[in-house]
Amino acid sequence: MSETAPGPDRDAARRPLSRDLVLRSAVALADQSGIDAVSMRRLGQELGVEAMSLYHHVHRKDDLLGGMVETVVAEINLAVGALRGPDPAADWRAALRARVLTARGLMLQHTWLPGVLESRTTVSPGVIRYYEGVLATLRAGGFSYDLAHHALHALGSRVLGFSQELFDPSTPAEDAASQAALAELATELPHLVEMLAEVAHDDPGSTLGWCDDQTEFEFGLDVVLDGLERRRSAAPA
Amino acid sequence: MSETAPGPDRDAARRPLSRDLVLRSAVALADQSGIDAVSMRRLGQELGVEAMSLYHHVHRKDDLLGGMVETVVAEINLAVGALRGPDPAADWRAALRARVLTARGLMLQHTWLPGVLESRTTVSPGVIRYYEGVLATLRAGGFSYDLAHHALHALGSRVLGFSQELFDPSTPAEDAASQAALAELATELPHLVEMLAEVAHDDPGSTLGWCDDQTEFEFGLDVVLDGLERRRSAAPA
DNA sequence: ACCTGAACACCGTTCAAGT
DNA sequence: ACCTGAACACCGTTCAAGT
Repeated sequence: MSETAPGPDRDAARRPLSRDLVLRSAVALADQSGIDAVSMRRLGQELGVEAMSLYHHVHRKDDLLGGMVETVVAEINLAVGALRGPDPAADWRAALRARVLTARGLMLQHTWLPGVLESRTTVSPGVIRYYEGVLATLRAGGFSYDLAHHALHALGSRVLGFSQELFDPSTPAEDAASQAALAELATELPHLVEMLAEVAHDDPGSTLGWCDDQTEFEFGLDVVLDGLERRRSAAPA
Repeated sequence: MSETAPGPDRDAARRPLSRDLVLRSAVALADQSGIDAVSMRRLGQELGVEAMSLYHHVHRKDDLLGGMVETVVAEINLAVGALRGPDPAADWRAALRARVLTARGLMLQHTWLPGVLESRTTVSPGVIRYYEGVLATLRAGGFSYDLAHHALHALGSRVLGFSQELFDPSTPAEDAASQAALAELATELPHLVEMLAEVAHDDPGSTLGWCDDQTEFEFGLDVVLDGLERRRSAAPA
């Protein structure tokens, strides 16, 4: 293959920098080492370039984060667009469920995304496009715009496939510390202790820290979808 | 009043540092200037002390953030504990609703809390205590431990009074930028455009950026509570 | 025991300079 | 046009020194 770069071959592996390459590298770095590892200097290093060179392809760090979001959300929109699922006019819940679980599948591969998405203060065009598809599904399912609007708020981040849990130790050490903290409070927490004992009995190995996220996500999603269906059928468009 | 500090009065206003004073100052600083303003150096400055002095009262920054959470959640637990609301045995939904909305009232005064709470990886004793109260309410309302466990997951952060919105420009400039981004995509977004037109008609002045958060929060909460009640009554404890 | 100041290893970003 | 390196104003945290 022809290398466009002239001169000695000391940097053969380095492709010319582009916004797309910068964003993809940033996503890969975040996937591998967490979002905190994504600094301009570290990302430059990863690309074999000075940190300052990145500024030719990205306005500032905030723009980098926004671009990372767009990169992944574009993937999600592609997957959701390719979906040949249930007809929303026949079963809007099944149709929306398929969209959400498809999005979730991709979300789970980029665990930094929820945090970044929530911390953004400018709107993401990709997320807007995603919502357009959700809204079309709800409309086809017989929702008025007013109820669909409420529905989007009620679903919140769940529509994109994630829900933040208030307990989620991310390392074994933190999990152990959390267990210890809980044990220390045990006498104050009779209901919690009994619940955990029972849940652990039904599902050995589960703890407060690692309940089955997928099951719980789907349970919560279905609770919301059911509640919305009741309201829809009570007040059709 | 007697000042315990001897010596010249050049620092009369400075109370002796304590963990409690450090935490309260940090909360006040975050309330006023946002969580990004809470750096060790800046907080020290606020207290008239070198940044390094804070380390005598706080293990590290992470401990400071954890302490800030505890400070506010203790407030919430106090308010929720003082509640003389509906009897959960008679109406668990009303009882839980009262707890959640009380928590939300205090949450709204510390807008940095949701973000910090979600980014923590060690469990908060205060939040655990809060959950104990919620669980007691659910049990009194006739939930099995198994269903109550699912319910806690389904409620997620909503149980503490907040739900993250994927659209929330925090400044007028960001709001304007978001509106512009949306306008540019308008032809691709027929449903979204029509929905916004209708919602704006019903509720003039509302935009994607600032729907009535309280109304939407309560709508979403009730959707979940209704869905849970259906499951509870279908499979009593 | 409590507080200090210098130092270390990092940040994001600006700017003038190189090719 | 694209990339560089020094510099600026910040971070959290360690350490040896002060009282």
